Amino acid sequence: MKSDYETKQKAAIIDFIKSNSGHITAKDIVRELSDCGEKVSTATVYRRLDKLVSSGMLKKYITDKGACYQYSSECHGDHFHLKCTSCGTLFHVDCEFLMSIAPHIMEHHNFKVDSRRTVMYGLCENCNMEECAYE
Amino acid sequence: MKSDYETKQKAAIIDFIKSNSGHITAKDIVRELSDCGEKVSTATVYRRLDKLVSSGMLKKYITDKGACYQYSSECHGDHFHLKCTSCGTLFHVDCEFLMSIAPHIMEHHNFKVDSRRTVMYGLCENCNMEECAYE
DNA sequence: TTGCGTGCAAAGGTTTTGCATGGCA
DNA sequence: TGCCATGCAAAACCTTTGCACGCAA
Repeated sequence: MKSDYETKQKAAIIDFIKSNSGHITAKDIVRELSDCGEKVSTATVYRRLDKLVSSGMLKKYITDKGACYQYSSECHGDHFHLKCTSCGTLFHVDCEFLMSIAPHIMEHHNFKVDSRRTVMYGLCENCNMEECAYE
Repeated sequence: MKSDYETKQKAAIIDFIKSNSGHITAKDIVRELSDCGEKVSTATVYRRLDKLVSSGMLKKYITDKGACYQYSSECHGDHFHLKCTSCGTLFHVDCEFLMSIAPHIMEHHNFKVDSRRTVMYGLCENCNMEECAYE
């Protein structure tokens, strides 16, 4: 077992992730920490995220543009992601009804849904309204 | 409505995808068509794939390294798609319960799901059993 | 002192974009 | 002829990697 030194970069990254409930990208972390005066290099962020995912502290989600991470304690089971194909915003939906999807599919269709990879695409409220306005 | 010209590049791309049932990347298409003497530029491939996904003829799915595409002649009408991340099989699911997902999301989360672009990822029955066998 | 962690920069890969040209209708 | 499609190259992005140095234990 390799040792795991306590460095201020590591602490800063973990603190930031814990204090943010949503999905966080590597870029977010670098930018936000930079704004706070805690400069951490991109490489370090990626390397740290990798370790945190391996250790189980973080969950990694894949979207069409890059990876998102989330602190594990906030994941009360499965939740779904909605991504707007117009503005690119990723929504994190925690909803009882939607939580029942995976069990249903497992039971009725013999398929084990992996919520970390599943993203539903469509139009968010704002973009949908804008599109309707043009039609 | 914009017109959609019939070009040989378009035909070549569609033909190639139709003849391949599995995982196809943009790179695959460029390389294979190039080998067949049908040179098509990378930009053209990406632009065409985008249109085919929008029209519903193709399913786009995400892997850790880039996007893959799959032809789906059965993509007309509303039904959900399940993609096995292990064997690559695409399942078409026609199910009343799952059909109620989009309306639910629209009503409760103000998001208009585009079923043509949405694919759920996970493990199919066979691959799931195999994984369990190793654990 | 040991050896993991970090920063920097460069590399690697995928996807997008601008612009001039080609080709369908 | 009008307009979309294409090709080329550059750009934009995200992520990884090599290497020297910093720093925790």
